[in-house]
Amino acid sequence: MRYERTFGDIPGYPEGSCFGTRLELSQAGLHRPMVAGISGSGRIGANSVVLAGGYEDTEDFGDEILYTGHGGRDPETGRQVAHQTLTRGNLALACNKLYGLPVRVIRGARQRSPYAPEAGYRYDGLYSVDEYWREVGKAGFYIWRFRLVKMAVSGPR
DNA sequence: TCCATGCGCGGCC
DNA sequence: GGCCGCGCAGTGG
Repeated sequence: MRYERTFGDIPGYPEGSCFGTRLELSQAGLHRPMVAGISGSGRIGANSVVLAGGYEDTEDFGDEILYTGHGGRDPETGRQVAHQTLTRGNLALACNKLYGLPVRVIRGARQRSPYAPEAGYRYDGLYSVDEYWREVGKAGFYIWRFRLVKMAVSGPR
């Protein structure tokens, strides 16, 4: 697995590719972490993100996504019980905006949106991180919010 | 070292 | 049958 090869499309898995579980996504190289929704680091940026309904503040408009950063959740209930900080995956997504890096978007069936697959997970192509900011989420705690915008498909390189 | 948008099972309505 | 809470498994950033 070459690190520098982890941004952008993955050969053999075009947009629209479907998967049953996070394990399959990981093995395909589209999104390696088995649990985390954001893959990447604050140093190099985020390779991929998963929309799977884990955060109530995430909004899905198809070609535009308001993605919620991670952190501040109660491990038991999944509810926001604390403020999020601009660290780890959140910092990685901020890095994508800074350097103009694309991020792979995968939608899971648990995401409540008309754009989510009926079952399993689906790779929905590359998005750019247009902007990000901090705001108060539904639970009353600060969350980091990222505006992801679908990138035009430029065809084979 | 810790954290992370799983997964399956059993109980309840 | 669907929803929800709980507990456990296990990999990668």
